[in-house]
Amino acid sequence: MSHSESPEHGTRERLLDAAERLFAEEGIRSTSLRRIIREAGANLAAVHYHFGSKAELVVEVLARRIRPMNAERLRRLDRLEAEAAGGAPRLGDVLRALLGPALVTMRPSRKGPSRFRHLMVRLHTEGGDDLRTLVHAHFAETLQRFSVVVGRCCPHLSRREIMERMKFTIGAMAFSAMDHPAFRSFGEESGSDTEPVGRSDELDLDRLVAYVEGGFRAAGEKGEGSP
Amino acid sequence: MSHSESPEHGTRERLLDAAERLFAEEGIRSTSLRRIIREAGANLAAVHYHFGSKAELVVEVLARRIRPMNAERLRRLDRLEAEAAGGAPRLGDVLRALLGPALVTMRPSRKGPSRFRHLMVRLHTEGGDDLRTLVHAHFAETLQRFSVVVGRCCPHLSRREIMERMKFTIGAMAFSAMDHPAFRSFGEESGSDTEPVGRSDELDLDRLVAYVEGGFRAAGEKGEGSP
DNA sequence: GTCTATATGGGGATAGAC
DNA sequence: GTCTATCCCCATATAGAC
Repeated sequence: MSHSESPEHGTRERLLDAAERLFAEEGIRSTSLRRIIREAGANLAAVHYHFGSKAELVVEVLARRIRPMNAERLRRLDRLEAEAAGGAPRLGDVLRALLGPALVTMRPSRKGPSRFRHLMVRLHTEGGDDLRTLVHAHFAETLQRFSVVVGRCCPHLSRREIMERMKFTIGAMAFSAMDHPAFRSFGEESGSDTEPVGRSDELDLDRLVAYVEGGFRAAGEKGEGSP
Repeated sequence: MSHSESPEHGTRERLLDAAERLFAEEGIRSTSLRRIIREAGANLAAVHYHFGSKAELVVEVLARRIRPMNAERLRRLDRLEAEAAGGAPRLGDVLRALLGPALVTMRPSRKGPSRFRHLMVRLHTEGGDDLRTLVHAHFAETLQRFSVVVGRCCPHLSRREIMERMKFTIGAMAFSAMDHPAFRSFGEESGSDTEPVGRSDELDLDRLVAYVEGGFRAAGEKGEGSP
């Protein structure tokens, strides 16, 4: 094992890595190509050689993470539906299939601190029009397929309510990946609560799923809630 | 009544209005002062005369909305605590006090389409360092006071879990204000579901509170959930 | 208070050598 | 595939007239 897993990235890969990090930290439109190439140790012309323009670089940065993430989500959903054999899978399992791959994708890498987390949140806000439609194209199929299955798990909710609570759920997920200072300031203060700081992804996912599953189980507009 | 309620804003007000709209639509760092003054019908030098710099303009744009919003939140929380007289208020009421003023603040204005909605989401992501601390300063007190009361409503959750679910809740709230195309695409398709499109804020709030209350009531790490 | 004019620097993109 | 050099536009900020 002389090289761990392609330790010497090509210029193209280094550009994508640097762009991803800077887009997340500084915002997409605010990050200049010059800053990216400086970080990647590359030349300005290399960006246009490899990607054609800044806009296409953005598209590649996003697709590189989102494509495998959504593929994994749908793969897990397929498996759940196959196991349920006609019936409805368990709501918690469906939500884990939706949220698990996202948390893994947004997880800080082993060496660098974080990478894709803030960018996920930006995706839903930044970008005047073009980027919004790009994101839409990436997520529409996944979202609709999950909505159908979640709807079968939640017969107490109308289709409109399902879609709305899916939106709430994505919001909770997106913010779960953030470490906003306001949420840390007094949560962990003295040394009284000695919890292991580096908790595993599975536990993070468990707590997020518990919350959003509670949200879906709550009563809808018509009548009763948790079965 | 020759003038309805200051129909002819001063330059300062027009600059704030234009900046707020453009910051929300295009992002803060991506919006140039030139774009703002063009929208406001003002001059470039006017920005520096009234605010000193772009950074201070940003601060004013945010404070103008956030200050009264958080004041209203705390006023309602005070009232709930006074009515509870020592005991814990009802969880749903506390959450309505937290989320109601935010939905009202983010509501589209009567003439313009939307205004402050996307900006609220951006607040939690955009801004390298300085803006984050500014936002922290605005929200820290409100968040901590609500966390304490919510904690009394949810004895089944640890302080850490309360803070984490507050974060989920803010995320759900932030995304509730967004109309991401992916979430509309098939929710309202044909003319079958004839719901009144312009639903009132109270109903929006009801549905959001139902979801997040369900999230808080779900079981925590130790044991039981909904009482 | 509001304007014009300008100083100074950074932005994306491209041509063309190697 | 990667570099240097360059075109042209836009950014914030300020000076100083009115």
